[in-house]
Amino acid sequence: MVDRRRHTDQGYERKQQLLGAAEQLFTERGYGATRISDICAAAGVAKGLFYWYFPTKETLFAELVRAMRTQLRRAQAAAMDAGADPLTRIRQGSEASLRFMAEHQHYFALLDVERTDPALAEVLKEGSDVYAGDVRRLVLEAQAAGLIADGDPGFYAVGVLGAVSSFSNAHRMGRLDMTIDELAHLVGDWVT
Amino acid sequence: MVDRRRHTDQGYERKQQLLGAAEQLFTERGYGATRISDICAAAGVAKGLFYWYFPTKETLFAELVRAMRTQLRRAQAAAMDAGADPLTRIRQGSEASLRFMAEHQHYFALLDVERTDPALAEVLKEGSDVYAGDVRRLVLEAQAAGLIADGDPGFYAVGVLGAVSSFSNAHRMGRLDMTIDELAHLVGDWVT
DNA sequence: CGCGCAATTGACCCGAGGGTCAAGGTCTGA
DNA sequence: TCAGACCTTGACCCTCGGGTCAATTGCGCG
Repeated sequence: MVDRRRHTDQGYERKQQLLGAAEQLFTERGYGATRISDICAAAGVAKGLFYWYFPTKETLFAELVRAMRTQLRRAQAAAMDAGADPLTRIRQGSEASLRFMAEHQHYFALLDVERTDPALAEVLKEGSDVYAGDVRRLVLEAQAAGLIADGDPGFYAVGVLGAVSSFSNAHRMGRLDMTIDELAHLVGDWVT
Repeated sequence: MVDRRRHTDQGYERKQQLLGAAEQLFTERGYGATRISDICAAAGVAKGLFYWYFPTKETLFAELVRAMRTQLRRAQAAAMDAGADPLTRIRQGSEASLRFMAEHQHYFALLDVERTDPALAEVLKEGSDVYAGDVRRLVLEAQAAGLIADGDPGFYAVGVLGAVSSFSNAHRMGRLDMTIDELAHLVGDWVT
């Protein structure tokens, strides 16, 4: 059992290696079909070492998800300019999300498949809650500024996120015949 | 181990019960997460009985898939009028498929999720091969009648099937804001 | 050098769950 | 009624794979 362990630089490297191998295998075989021993073999280490870095397989998955989430939020934050009004920022964030999801197709396809796994549902839900909170705050701000009609801000948030994710999904499936730039702009319009 | 067993009416009933319970559980939890003991519990029988009717869990799944396939093909056949030209029949078949898939949303959502499971890939592939063969034959006929330009009929077939399945998918996900009838007609146009 | 901690190994443990089996019950037809 | 096939049970088996652990090796530093 781990429980807050300190790692040297070498240890940090190793951990990244394992995360990388896992991400690769997860995206090409799915979570359930990927064995911990496979991950270790791919990283060229013994199975026992896995548990030096991660308490369980689920934890590794959660860490993968959270890392990705942080990246996405960073990308969103970078895309929103602080001076703009909330509605504009929503648009900018949505466009950035779209682009990010397009760049990490394989990963998001994985999430799409594993959504139904009860063991993973919680981390995944936790994720959408985070985004919903972000958007909710912006909606609230926009309502205060009179840019959006009153009404449950959580509801608006769900609407925006739903639109973004389903557009991204459609694009990933090759169902939408346009570039990400065109799509991003279109989605920007749609949500505002 | 089974191996061609004869069933009485009662036995046939039991088998249907198991198939029904399995379909239900598969669609709500996924294939991997459904235990054979769950299926038996849902059908109210002992676990051992499962193996009187099915040699393996995979076999049950395959049987479910094949049964559904038969139904779909029946629906297609019923929709195509024998006298019409091949192009019309392709359209009629496509429309019927769309409707059928809409009626069995849960089931097709399941297939969508389990597509990646290596153990199930074969049955699923076998399925698409069957449909591809059907369409291919019609394309060939249409080419003979000069209704479609020359070119690999297999290629056309894949195109038609891809369109049908992706439209169905989009509809299932609530991504398309129209009734099945409108959609069916539209898809009919699209493929012809 | 040698202490101490991070890193690493591979053998081992153990529960879950797919699959087996011997035994017994029930129905049908000769 | 008896044979034989069908049906049903629950205890059992065995593999797979997640997770543990004692032992060993490297490494940085006083």
